[in-house]
Amino acid sequence: MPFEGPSAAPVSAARPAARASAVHFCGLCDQVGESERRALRRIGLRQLIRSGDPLICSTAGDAIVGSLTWGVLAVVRSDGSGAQSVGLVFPGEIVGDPFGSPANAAVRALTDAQLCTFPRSALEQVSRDYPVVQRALLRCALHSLSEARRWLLIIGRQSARERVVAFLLEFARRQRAGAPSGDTLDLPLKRGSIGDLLGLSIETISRQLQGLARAGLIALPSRRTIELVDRAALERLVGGRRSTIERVMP
Amino acid sequence: MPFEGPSAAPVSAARPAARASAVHFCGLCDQVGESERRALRRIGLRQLIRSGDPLICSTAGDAIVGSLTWGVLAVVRSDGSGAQSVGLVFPGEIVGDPFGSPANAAVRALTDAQLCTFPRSALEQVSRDYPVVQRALLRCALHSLSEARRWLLIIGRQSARERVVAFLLEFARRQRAGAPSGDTLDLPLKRGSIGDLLGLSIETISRQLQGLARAGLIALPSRRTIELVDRAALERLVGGRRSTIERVMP
DNA sequence: GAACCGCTTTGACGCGAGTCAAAGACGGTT
DNA sequence: AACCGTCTTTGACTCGCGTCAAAGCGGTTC
Repeated sequence: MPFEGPSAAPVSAARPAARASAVHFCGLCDQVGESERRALRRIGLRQLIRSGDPLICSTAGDAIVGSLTWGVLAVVRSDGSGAQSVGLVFPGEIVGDPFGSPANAAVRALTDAQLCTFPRSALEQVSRDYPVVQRALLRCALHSLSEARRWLLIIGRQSARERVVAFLLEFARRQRAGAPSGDTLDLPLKRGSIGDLLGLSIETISRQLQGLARAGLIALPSRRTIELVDRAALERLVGGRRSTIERVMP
Repeated sequence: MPFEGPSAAPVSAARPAARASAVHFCGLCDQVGESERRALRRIGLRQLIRSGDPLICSTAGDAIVGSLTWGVLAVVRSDGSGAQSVGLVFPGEIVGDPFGSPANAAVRALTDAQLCTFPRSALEQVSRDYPVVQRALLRCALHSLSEARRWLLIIGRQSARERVVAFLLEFARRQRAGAPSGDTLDLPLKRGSIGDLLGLSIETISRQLQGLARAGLIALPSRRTIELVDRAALERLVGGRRSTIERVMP
């Protein structure tokens, strides 16, 4: 379902904040030079998708790669018994498979979102002409890999409480990315989606959040906003288990 | 602790099998042309490490990237309270960070292993001269990302039984990679390491394996060998939840 | 305003997996 | 052989989280 147009009012308003978070070291257009950017712009297509919509990851048999400009996406991997999110995508990051191999890309928008999409084959050509682009792609992939492994650690061994706290801190870290101290999170996820991401049930998420609120560590002013009241205490909760910031491949 | 030499007898014996599995689409030397291979060979260094040893991921301040020739490695991510494996590395795959950024690479050899290591800076130069090399690196990263997400799905929602079965099938799939039907696994992992990988306790791993054996789905002829007796039944156990083979980025 | 709908919260209950502890198995050494 | 240390197996118990069920919000529609 196509969006009304690039200049739709409500989304335009959110743009400045997203631009700020494009500082992220992992944007495609942000880590290449001017000439590469021009080449990318020639083949790129700005695309807007509505919250909840799936991202169409191939057009006319050609897979696409998208660089998220603003908004938040979820990468979901579905199996017979439902779907589970395996990661989030924040502005400056990338979705899609540059190789277009068996790519059942399942990406869902959690908020209204905008991304620059590139046809796989055209991008491949550009990255052949401009090695810097391929380099940027590699950086992105490694970044995503690192994030995926972060989640593995969190989901693998932690208790429900620790997972929820880790999620909150992680979300704050990734969402802010430029803004100084975002202690007020505007969660685009509903409880069920958080559960998907953390491998927990809806009820457990709710209970944990309420518990944290009762303990005075967070505040829940509305359904979709969470304030990190006592960040130090939150970090201490997962702190014993702080993982070494590591970026390995594979 | 350095290895005796490249021609040590016990490890040489294992080489042919590993060569076979180098069919893997993700080896560095196996998906580039002859001239690139020569360039890589000039800067590469063959390295042998003993089972249990950590891989030194930087030499003289320069991080390294390694392409595994044979053996099995584990990528471990350690935090305050111990360490957890976040992935395995099979022949044809790659370890280390080509960008050498805050790379606390923690890699441990599960078996005696051999890899070609490349100094980060030299590899970077080569990949600048030969785009194909960078392309291969990108492929590797995406492959690893896909594997990491596989684990996320398995660890996120599955029961202990399902995780163990998934691990066995996964291991068979990745280890064999060329060999026709490896229904007899020679596990280089002890129970504890499997637990690390799956986010389960030693005892649970043991109980599940015994349970599967009692059900006649597998056989445990020795401590480190597992026979997949009824593969169909095993696949049915995780089959309801077969994930779509997907390769997304990020 | 009242009536609906989806989401969230809260409670009660049962099961699965972690933990502690002890007893086997296996491999290596002398 | 008999010893030892390491790894594995088995048992008993506890507790966290999933599940089922019902009630409480918001938000939207008429």
